[in-house]
Amino acid sequence: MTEIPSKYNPQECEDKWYSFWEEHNFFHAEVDSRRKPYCIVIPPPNVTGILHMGHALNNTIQDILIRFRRMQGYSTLWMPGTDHAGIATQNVVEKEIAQEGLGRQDLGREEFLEKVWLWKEKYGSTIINQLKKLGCSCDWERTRFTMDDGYSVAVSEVFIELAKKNLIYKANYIINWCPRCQTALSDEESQHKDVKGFLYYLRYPLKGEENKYVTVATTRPETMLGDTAVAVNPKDKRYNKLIGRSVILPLVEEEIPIIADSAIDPKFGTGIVKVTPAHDPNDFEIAIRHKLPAKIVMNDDATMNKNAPLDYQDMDRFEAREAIIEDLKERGLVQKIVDYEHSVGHCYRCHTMVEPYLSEQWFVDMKRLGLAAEEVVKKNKIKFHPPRWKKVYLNWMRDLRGWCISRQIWWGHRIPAWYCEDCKTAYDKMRKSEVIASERINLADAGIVISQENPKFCTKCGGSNMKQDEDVLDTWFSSWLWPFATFGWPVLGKKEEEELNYFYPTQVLVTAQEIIFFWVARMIMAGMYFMKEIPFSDVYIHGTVRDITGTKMSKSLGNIIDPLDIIDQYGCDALRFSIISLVATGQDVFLSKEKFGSGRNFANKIWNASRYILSNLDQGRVSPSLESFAREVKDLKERWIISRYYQTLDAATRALENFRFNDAARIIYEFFWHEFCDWYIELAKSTIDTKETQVVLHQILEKTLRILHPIMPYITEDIWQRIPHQGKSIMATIWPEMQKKLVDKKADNQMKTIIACIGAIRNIRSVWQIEQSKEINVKIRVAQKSLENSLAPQASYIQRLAKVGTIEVKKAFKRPKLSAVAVLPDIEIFVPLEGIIDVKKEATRLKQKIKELESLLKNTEARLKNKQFLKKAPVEVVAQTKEKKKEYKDSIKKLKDSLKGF
RNA sequence: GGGCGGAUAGUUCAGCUGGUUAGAACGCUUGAUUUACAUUCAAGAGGUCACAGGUUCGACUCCUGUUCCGCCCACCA
Repeated sequence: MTEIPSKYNPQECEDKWYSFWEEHNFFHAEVDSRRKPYCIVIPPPNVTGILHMGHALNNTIQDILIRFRRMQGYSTLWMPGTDHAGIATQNVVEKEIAQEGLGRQDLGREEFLEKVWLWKEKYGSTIINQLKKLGCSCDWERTRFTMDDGYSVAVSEVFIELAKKNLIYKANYIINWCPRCQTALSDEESQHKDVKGFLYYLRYPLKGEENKYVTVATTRPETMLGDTAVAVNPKDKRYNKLIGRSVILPLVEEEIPIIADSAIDPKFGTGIVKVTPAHDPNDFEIAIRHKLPAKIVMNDDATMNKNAPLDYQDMDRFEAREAIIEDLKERGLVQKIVDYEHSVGHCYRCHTMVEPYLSEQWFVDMKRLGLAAEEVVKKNKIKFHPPRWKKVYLNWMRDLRGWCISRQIWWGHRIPAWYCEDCKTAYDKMRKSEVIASERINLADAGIVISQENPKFCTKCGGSNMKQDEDVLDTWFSSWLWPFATFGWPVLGKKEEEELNYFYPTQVLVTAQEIIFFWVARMIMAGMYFMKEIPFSDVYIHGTVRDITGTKMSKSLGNIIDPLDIIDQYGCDALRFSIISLVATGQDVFLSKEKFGSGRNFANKIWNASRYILSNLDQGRVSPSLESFAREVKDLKERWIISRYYQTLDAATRALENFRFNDAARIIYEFFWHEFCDWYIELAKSTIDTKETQVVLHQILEKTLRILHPIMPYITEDIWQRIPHQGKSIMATIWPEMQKKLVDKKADNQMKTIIACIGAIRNIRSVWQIEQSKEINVKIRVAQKSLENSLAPQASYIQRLAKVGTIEVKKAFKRPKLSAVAVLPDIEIFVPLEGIIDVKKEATRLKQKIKELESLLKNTEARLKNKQFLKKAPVEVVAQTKEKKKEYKDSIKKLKDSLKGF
């Protein structure tokens, strides 16, 4: 046996075992009709991703589930991959070329995309390699990317299919526009934040009357340049007579009507609203109802455009706001400005304030797609863990609006729509001259053809001037297909079809709450529509990783803890164990570096216990199976640890099955450290050479390593490989099976008593400050002969662990003089301490104990006197209470007897 | 405006369907150690379970309300 170092060194074994697993292909899953499938699809990290604690938590959970189920015998597939992350990736590459003073327009679409692909080739697998560092047992040979050739086919097929069914449509509508990214965003990508601003009260001169005005209130005065009406509530008596008249829009000096619309809240502001159809979703709706024109007054970059008066053209929207207010003030048209805090959308990628902007975009009809997705969750075909997310999900489903899927960027799936330039130009011209009547665009009239390939000819005019839509699709429009597109759908060979049938629906989706709407809900929609089946049966939502002050970890705040740093310093298993211990179901996780110490200490404990066992193990004497051997085990400590092991196995298995990861971690930790190490190994030292102890030490260690393996894969493999074992790797062993017959309640109780005795003696030692090295003698008086019979043979346990010299266990003997006393149910422990013990002090100590017990006794007695309690409480609770009462009484009596002896 | 989560030891948190004297980790105090492990071992101190009501024989646990923190959703300008 080579010397094993006394400290566990993660660096030495992590890479080694990871390569070993990969070489042996242990992560690979195949269709196996004899076994049940278990499949998880990874939430694909962005190709631009760098491993952060959120990933660490998310993927540790998945790996635990996967390793656990794999050992349970399922054909287990963890499908990995990355997401092309349209805006994020484009931003990264744009930043890179900006260093050479270039913009993407300088390069042109094709050249720019080449750069992005190059970037992806170079850095795109960073995150994958980092997941490997985490120990993730994904089936890497299946790794997919949302812009793979095959995957892209799925995306455009889906677009075409949905468009055919009118579930995708083109519309001229108010969308969230990011002036920095210069693209439309979906509602989910616009994040509301409270912003301190002002409410401006502006006067619009009434037409035909000198010095008469209507006053409107607005938070965004710059949009007034695009006003095409002023509106009041028809029921608002103050303004009834204004309806039908008009005002002169200041600065623009155009006449606009005063209209009545019931959407106006008379209580807000002045009760009069300026209507800006092109820059406000509410106003747009009003415009449709009243057939008002829409006037866009801003460019893509949120500077004022040529529709604005010359003075403001090319000014930024905020600059324009200042200038307009100044100009209105000069004309005496600002009544007042008051402080006002309101919620404004911001781009989720760059945090720029989003501009509501009228533009032509593609939309998915979520309302119709949502019906089936709502149903399956309502009926619990898909279960959320914890269940409260079900409500959140259903709530969101209830008021779905169109999902804007076109993005004005280059990196992504090009929209499979082709425009006849002639028809489209004519159509646009016609629409522009119209007032707004509806938002949807008739594709045929506009000369738009939806098709995978260039259709070459316009179906309307027959012209050949066809051009593909410049836009790409929202990234989530590809990720929502992840659970089935990763299997090759829709182009399925025989093998792919078999695999998809076998592994779909998948079992669990593990993700964070932020992504429920973006991704989870949409995957359910896509699954129900295209596969006619739920994509997964369980959704486990874990908390958000925050720093110790509760702030979300983010690079810009500089409060991140880098998982790779933690792996370096503490080891991967320590990271995994610690983070999983902190994850109470669905609760946010507050992290600080110090918290990883517990995992490191545990790993080291495992290491040293194993080291001790290994150095004492006579490998020729171990038995290959605990089950057969265990029936003949005689000694209490062995019967006890075997019993405890199976109870631990049972509890840990159930915890993992119910997604209670922190419980699983705690249960195994508790068992290994505080039962196996603190008690069993300590006791086993006295019989280390017996076959019984040899087998049990080896077997319990081996079996505990197995149930710990999903949480701490490396150290368990490393040790397992060193002890006698069967098979190639611990990850390929089977999950131990529960042996109810080996749960030995009698042994549990006996050990409990012994542990209590040892605790009491140690306590006396401590109270009287008796050095560890000094042996003491102990007399134990028990209440029944049977207790004497069961306890006496185990006296050596007490001698050993409480450092006791002579020990006497008897039903009857004379109380020794000048003893420290401890009283347990049916047991009195006397430690004669002549010369050490201070009688007065011991008396005080005992009196204190008596007082505590008396107060407990009083409570139990009161309860037992209560007739309602006796009548209504379950019998066993009453019996228990009676038992308690007897116990307290007995203990008090014994303590009082002892006091008399002083 | 709507919804959700949290408030338990000095700190960070467990405590699942109500039932013995409310647990852990870290920190603290005291002590130990040639004999697997100081990333250790033993003992100990430390809690009006946010507050106020209610239901119940019995409430940290269930209900109602209040306060404080945090989060999500929302087109009232």
